[in-house]
Amino acid sequence: MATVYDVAEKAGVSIATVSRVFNNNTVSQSAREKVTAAARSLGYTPNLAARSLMTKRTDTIGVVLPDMHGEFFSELVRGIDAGARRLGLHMLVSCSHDELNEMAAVLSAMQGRVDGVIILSPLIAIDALEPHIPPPLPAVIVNGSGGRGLYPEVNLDNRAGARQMMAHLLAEGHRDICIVSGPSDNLDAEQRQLGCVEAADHSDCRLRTLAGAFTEASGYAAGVELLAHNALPDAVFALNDAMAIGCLCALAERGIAVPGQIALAGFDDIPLAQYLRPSLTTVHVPIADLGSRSLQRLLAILRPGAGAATACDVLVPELVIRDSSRRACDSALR
Amino acid sequence: MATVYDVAEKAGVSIATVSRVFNNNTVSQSAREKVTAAARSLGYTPNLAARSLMTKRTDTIGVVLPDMHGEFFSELVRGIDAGARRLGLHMLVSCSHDELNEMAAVLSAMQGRVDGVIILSPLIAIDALEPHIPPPLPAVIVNGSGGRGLYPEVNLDNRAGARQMMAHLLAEGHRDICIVSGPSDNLDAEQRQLGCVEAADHSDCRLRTLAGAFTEASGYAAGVELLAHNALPDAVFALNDAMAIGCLCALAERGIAVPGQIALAGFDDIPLAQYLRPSLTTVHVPIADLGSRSLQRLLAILRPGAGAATACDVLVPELVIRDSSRRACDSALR
DNA sequence: AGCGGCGATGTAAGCGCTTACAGTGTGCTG
DNA sequence: CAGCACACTGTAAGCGCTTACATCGCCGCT
Repeated sequence: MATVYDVAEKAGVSIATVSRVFNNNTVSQSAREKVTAAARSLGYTPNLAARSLMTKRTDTIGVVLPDMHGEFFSELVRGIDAGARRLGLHMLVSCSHDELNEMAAVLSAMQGRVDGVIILSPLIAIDALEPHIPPPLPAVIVNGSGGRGLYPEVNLDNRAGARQMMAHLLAEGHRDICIVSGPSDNLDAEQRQLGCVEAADHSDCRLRTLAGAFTEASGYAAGVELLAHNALPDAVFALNDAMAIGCLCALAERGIAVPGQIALAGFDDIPLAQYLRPSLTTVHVPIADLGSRSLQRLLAILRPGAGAATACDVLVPELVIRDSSRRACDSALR
Repeated sequence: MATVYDVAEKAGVSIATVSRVFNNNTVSQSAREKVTAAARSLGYTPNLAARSLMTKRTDTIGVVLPDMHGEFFSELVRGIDAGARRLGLHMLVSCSHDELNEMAAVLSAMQGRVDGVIILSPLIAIDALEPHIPPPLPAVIVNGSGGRGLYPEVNLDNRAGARQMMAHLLAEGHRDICIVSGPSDNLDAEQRQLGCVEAADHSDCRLRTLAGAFTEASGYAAGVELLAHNALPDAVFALNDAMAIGCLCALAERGIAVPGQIALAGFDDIPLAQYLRPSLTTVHVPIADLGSRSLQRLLAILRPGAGAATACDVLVPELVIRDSSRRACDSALR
């Protein structure tokens, strides 16, 4: 590989001038041309390790995910990548860390490779994670409210979303509602459930809960269990779309009409929610926004003053009413 | 940040010894203990830029994707990440490059940041991309057969998969089959379509084609168009699952029974294919395997002799027959 | 006792780059 | 015409690390 020395020699200038050309510093037009020509002909690319060594920057941000299953994470990564590339930043991704120790190991391995990290933790134990973030590493936590406030957070108001959905189901006249919960150690799941309970407490509605794990399979299992009892609820609110799909499958297999006999709702609004039959009523989570917003927050730390930090970093999800929750008479009209 | 000098001083040894401790070289037990103790108390972490500068390695591999939509890409990334972490490698991801120039820019920016790249190109013009890969950068191309053989490839036998599906549909007695194609510049789509045509040519079946774009929306549109004509085909083979889902949605809306009146099949076997009603007959693509296999190939270049290079790098997909393609009488039994 | 061999350690030379600082030449001003 | 500001360029000092090479005991051998 060619170095600054090779380019300098070929261009008949000093290495400092070569460096300045590649860092947009003050260089005469003629020198700039000579250098760029020499660089091109030698196929020169600055060595980034050497540059990092001097500048203490890597122009790379880390993204630590608990998992990569489903559309949620890829959408988030997409949101971050889009913003990062616009800013000339690279993205170091690591996924599949359901365990605290693994996450800590990844974070420490990222130290020195990235200028900062975006951590998506679905763990309730976010305050247990914070001490494992290497202190010099700027970090933003996504969806981890409940931390000790050591790091900026970008959160989704899961509770509000769940309350909205409950309000909708109640407005449709449902009084016996069954929710399919998420994994017990998942913060999103906990908040969503909390929202449901709050909404139910303010009404005359009966609320049951079936255990789920945010997977299609667990939703299916919940659907099967539901049918094992003789009294069907009026509505099922699965706390994510994947489970709603699994549940819908179980109901359809047994010939239960949705929304005719039972209403169904999900949470997340994954892209294909609208392509299910019946189309799925759900809560829209602006996932890519979550990603780009967290990038903004991180940048506010990395380049202070570069851009105004966003004032608000709680995103409120939005109810999306589709067919799966419409009252029987409504859907009969279609 | 603490450096080798700080640690060396605190431990009462030379910097070489400190370095050796962190590189598992021959060091006496006592020195090792002193160094690790000093390092811990100073919170020392080796500076990776400096290390890279010496070793010429980054222990990072690049992953260049054309997009990040849907479950396909995330699954691929998952496969790569799992393997990479086991090997102590990091993963630099870049996505959303539908354009050749953008892809070239990303590749050149990755030079020096990664030891090698895995490129997923759905572009037919893979041979146009090859010249844009910086020569010193080891690369493996996934799903890009048709290159000039400059780089190792890991491919999926899309044609064989499509032929299998066609054989299945023909065996079910369908003689009027409509395929929903993929984007015109997509290699997977082209190969799948080719497989269909081949299979049709060897039979007495009539093959029609509707244009699609690998999205749910385009599948929906194709379904609508299908219904606009008065003669429905016996079966619809959407060249990916997303379109099959969109199509199923359109058919269900118009009250067309699947598989009663029309059989439906997809391609990819995305996780929720089995949770649709009716469950979707499709072609299983071992996506994560595609990822881990390509990582193996890349490693065979990076660490020659470390592991036997895989002999075969064409993965053959597998037919998965579910309800959406069963003959009416079969499905009535369920 | 003397010596080769060996394992552990230290010394020092860079890896390729950025940048402080000094130097050079130009065009002005007084 | 001296002097000074200014724009540009070169010199050289590191950034923090790895590693070739030299060094130094120490063991067991003749």
